[in-house]
Amino acid sequence: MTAPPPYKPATLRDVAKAAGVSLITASRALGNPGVVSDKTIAKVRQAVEATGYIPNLLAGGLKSKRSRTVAVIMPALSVAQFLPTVQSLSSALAAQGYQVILGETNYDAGREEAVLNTMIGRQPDGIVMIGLVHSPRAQERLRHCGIPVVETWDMSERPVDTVIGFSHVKVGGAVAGYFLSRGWTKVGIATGSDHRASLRREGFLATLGRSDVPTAVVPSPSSIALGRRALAELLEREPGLQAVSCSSDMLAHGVLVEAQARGLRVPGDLAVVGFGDAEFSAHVLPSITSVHVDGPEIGRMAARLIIARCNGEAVAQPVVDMGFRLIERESSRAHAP
Amino acid sequence: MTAPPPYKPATLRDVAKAAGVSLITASRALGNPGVVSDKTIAKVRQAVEATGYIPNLLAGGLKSKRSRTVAVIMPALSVAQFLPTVQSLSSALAAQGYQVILGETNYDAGREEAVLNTMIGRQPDGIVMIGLVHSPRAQERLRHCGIPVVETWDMSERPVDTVIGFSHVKVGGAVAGYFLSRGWTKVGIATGSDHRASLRREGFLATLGRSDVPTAVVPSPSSIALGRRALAELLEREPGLQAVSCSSDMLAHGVLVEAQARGLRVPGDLAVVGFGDAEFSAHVLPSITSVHVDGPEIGRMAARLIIARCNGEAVAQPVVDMGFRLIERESSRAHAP
DNA sequence: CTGTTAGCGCGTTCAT
DNA sequence: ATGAACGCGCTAACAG
Repeated sequence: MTAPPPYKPATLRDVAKAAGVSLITASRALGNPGVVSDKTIAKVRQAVEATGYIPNLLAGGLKSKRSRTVAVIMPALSVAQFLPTVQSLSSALAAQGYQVILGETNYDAGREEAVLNTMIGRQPDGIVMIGLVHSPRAQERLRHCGIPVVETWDMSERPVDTVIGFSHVKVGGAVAGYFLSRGWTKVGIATGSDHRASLRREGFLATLGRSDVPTAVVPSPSSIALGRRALAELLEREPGLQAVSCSSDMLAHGVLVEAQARGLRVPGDLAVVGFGDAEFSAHVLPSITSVHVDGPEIGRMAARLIIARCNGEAVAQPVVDMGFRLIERESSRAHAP
Repeated sequence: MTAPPPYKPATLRDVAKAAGVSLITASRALGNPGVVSDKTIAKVRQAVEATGYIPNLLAGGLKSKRSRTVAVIMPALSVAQFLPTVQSLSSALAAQGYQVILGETNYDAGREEAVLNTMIGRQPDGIVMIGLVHSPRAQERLRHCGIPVVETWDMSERPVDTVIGFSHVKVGGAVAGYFLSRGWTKVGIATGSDHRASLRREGFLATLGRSDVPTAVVPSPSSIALGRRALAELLEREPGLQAVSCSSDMLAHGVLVEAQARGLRVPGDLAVVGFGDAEFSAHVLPSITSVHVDGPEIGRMAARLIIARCNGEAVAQPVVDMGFRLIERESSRAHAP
């Protein structure tokens, strides 16, 4: 590693000097070419090349009050569940010259508040939450500071600003309805400990009309190993288990593996349903019945919304329910097609 | 969605006024409390609470030349491979008040250059590349602008600044050596199309001393579905296939699934080796032999290095070879323990 | 179309 | 220990 060279990066002033125009003309030539003559633009462009100028976006943002930056706050990068949303969001934003600043809460409300405060200090043009804002103080502060906020992957009657998601309670209800329609009664739940997973569990129990369902709770984020452990636990409590509802496809995959290790056939002996419709779910053996949510579309909508807001356009709906759909696959199909 | 309120966020000036001190005293009370009396600090703290002040990090950065921001540029968020690195990096940085700005290249050298330019404009205190910087122009520019750069997950004799990684050629060689030691001759390769995977393939072929190895190339990023397809291709070309080297565990998992679907036993009929030691690899059936790389440690080292540089400390080694190790699991073990 | 004048919010000089 | 002035690099607002 070499010591940082005493190199002074070119500023707009240098470009203007090189092009023989004033500072502001150079600024306009780059940022608002419509109001500058083509000759001037050419001169400035050339000066940019010659000087190796790279605009200081911080300085521009300070004056213009637009940082061209969007904060994305998620529980953890490792939750594959949310990656498609962040990815499509990031792509859609990058295409418009916006960058994503990442924040992780690790499922901790205290960290959430701290992260939000730092983020606000960076003057993002928008904040996208994966999940809802939990802390009331943070909600208040966000509402107060006027930054567009999009909460996602959940549903709320009273979002901080905007919410694009779906009801986890309804998801749980849908899975329970599916179980009921199949006549499975000896059922179990393998679930992560996070808030949204708990909501799905509540919905599941409510629709089932029971509260005595064996439940294996594992720490979030989930994994195959945790799924294996969860099934082991459930079988101990209910050896005659017919079906398991899992809070993620990762967990479901683990349940599948554990079932196979124990010589249980899926779906013959045990039906398994996951959540999230992971990339692998359609391709493992047996393929995993899951609840599909359009993650990329959530990201795209969030990007559109924030960019629209930055351009001063009014945006219609504060609450968008994306819905979900249960995709039946082999892991819960009594008779293969 | 409500219209943005005409709310004017509190600035340091407001805090100073509320505390009855000068602007700069307020600034020092918050950023350099050692030189301010305790009474003043208390007053200022209280004023911060009262006004709901959140420091504008953009303005601070403009003056101090430290944005407390690190750019992370990766091929794509969806490559699970790199997530542990980004996650540990992000955590280590956040603990010191730094945030990550995300950039994705989508395995495209042109995008890489564009992303780097935008990033430089945001004045990050450091740039972490997942992979090497490919474009020579970008290399030149990075060297020139004096920002600490850490390239990762690869090896280079002449890094832009610093590199923390390992040799992909050696990884390929190690896998080939393992194959040779087992006496497998009818071997195949299932590989992604990206640069690093190609390097591993080259190392594999070099050690094997052959160039006629059946290879199924699939687009990056890889997936289970692509792994299934790859095995199908390989079996068509070489029905007597004994072993497959895969460029990722995801691909290896797909190969496993396809083998199972075809009634091939692994490892009985076919040995499978992956790369990356994914979270699931130890837990699926059969567990997957893989090459382990310490991703989190790469992230931590990168964070340490950049923070040290920001504090003006000299950093010793420009090239760190983290190495790797082959972890033998069931998918390639002739006799289970 | 182009230029001049003012700051954006803060931290770094200097001074006291 | 505290304060006044200045400027970071850039752009919005007004002139010409």
